[in-house]
Amino acid sequence: MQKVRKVKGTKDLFGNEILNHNFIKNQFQKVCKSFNFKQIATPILEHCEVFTKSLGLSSDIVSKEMYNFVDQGDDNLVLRPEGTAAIARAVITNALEQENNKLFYHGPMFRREKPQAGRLRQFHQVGVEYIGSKNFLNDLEIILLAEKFLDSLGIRNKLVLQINSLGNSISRNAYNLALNKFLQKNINFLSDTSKERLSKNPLRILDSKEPKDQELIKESPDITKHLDEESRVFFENLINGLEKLQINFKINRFLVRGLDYYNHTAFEYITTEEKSQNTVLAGGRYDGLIRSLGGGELTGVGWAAGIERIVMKLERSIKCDSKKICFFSTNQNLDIEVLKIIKNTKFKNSIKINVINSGSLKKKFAKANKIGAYGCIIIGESEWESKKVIWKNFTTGKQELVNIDNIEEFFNKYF
RNA sequence: GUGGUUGUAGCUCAGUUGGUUAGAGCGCUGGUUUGUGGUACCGGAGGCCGGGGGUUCAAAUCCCCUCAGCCACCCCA
Repeated sequence: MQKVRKVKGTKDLFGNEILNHNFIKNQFQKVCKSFNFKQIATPILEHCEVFTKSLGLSSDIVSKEMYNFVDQGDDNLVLRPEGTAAIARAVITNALEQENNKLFYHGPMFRREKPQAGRLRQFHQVGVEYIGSKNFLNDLEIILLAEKFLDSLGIRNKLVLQINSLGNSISRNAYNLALNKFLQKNINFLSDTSKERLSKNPLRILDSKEPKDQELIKESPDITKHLDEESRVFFENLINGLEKLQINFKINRFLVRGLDYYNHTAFEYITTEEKSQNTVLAGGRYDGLIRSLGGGELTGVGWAAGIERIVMKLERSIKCDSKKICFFSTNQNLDIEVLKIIKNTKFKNSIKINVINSGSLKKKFAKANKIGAYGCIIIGESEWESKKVIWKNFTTGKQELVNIDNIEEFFNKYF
């Protein structure tokens, strides 16, 4: 019979991999809570418009990567491709708009792309959103949070922070015009793909990797020189703040985010090595987002990080400090007594109990050894008569007898 | 969506210019006499050679198609 297959670009998580995922999520939660961010979990299913109205129809995510379908009730639904727009929707839905809201989330996202290293169709993100008043200190705070988070994973030194400003909508439009004019004039020097992009989203030509484009881009107008007064001051404040906090960063005027809702701050933590999917954590400011979804005049700034991409950077040494103890008997008749002991004993968290119930005695020992047991409790027929069990330490190879009434006490003392 | 590359045992891989019954290491499993693991020795199971078609007396090997994985582009976390 033909075996069932897994969906392309999805992954079953188990073993070390899921431990890594949990480790990352735990560190993330700890840091977020220490910054007084509150957790939010939104549904994986959303109405299609949540994303079409916010990300922009020309964005790749909306135009070709969303998993959407019409359900039995004729609702046009999608598996969420990203977190920010969904959080913004939740803020509107639940009338969380009045206060300064500091939120964090984690969960799966879905994009129908061709899978490759660091890219899956179902991938997992952790992210934060600081929604409320417009203040560069908020931008600073979430970057500081990112710093602490990446540091807690021991990967901060493998990443560089790149930052840019897209300005407010006025200066963004002004820059778009200037860039458009420049590119139109030099259209013959552009690559074919960029020629197409020119009409849709010229900003994105800036981070094109085509050598042909890059030559031209070097000569292109500088976005940071087209910022109006408000945008310029905002960016300068942020940059000064980073310097005062001694956070290492690099201004990259070609850094643009692919989604429409971004303005002002844009930043990315990228890996130093020359790999393809090198963005580990990315974010920015999105002042028009909530309004575009029918909410109030609320500004926001946030970031998201890909768990799978963090895992690739992790030094992988999650040590398991709990000890495995195997329980078995010398004789089948005593197997139920093994379970009785376990029922009547309260074990510490640092102990992992593992019952072995098949094979010859020799096989039981071998099995315990194979799973890396620290030691074994053995119910032996003759010892059992005097209400005692055998404790064998596998690292020393030594054995001793323990009275069954004292097992709990024994473990408490031993571990 | 475009391109490159790889599919042989549970895992990592050999497999000659096409030629008997497709191999190794690791893992799994049984044994080396009584109630004791790690090391050693001797056995065993396990393969539609990714799938389909073609060439040939003969295909894991050559050709075509297809599927899957990995990688890169586009784009992104």
